[in-house]
Amino acid sequence: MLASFPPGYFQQPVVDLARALIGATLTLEGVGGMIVETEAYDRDDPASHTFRGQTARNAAMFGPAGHAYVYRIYGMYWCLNVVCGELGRGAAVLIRALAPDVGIAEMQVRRGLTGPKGLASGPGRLCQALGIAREHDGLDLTDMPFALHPAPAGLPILTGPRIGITKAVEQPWRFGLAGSPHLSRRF
DNA sequence: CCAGTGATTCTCT
DNA sequence: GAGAATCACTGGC
Repeated sequence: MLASFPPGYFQQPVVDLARALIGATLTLEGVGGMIVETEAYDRDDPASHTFRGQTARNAAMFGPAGHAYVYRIYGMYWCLNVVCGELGRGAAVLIRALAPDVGIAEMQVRRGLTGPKGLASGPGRLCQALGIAREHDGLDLTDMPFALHPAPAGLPILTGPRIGITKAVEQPWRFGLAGSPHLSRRF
């Protein structure tokens, strides 16, 4: 039996959770791998979708911690977040990349690739590889069809500024697994 | 580097 | 409500 998160684990500060999720294992219907890159988005954070309050799109970010916030971006891609903090906080961790482990063949089909590279190295790619879309918005990531298990202790973690944002660009709220070949970009 | 892509949100009437 | 701006990205030059 794999280890599980203790009760209330996801109700910690979002930057702490973003760091802690590096090395955690995420799967959807048995397809996935180890998370190697995350970013934190908090309520009082100009780069966060929740900065201007609750809307139809970001409602899941105000829901229970440990659940998914899935949104569409640029009209073509989905991005996955882990909701964090006490109920109504409006904070979440963007899952930016994972190291493909189980269901690699399935990921290759979904991504239209034949090689092992770039399968889930980026938030849009990751969702395409795992088959994550709108119907997963708000679902509990620690329960079927998802599974999420804690990282081993002592992993080397990289820290840096977040990617692709135009506000609060200086905040070092991006985290990565040092040495991983599956990061979306170098730190 | 830069265009594609369309939902969501903003900013006025 | 309507029109405009924005956008937590990706793939191809």
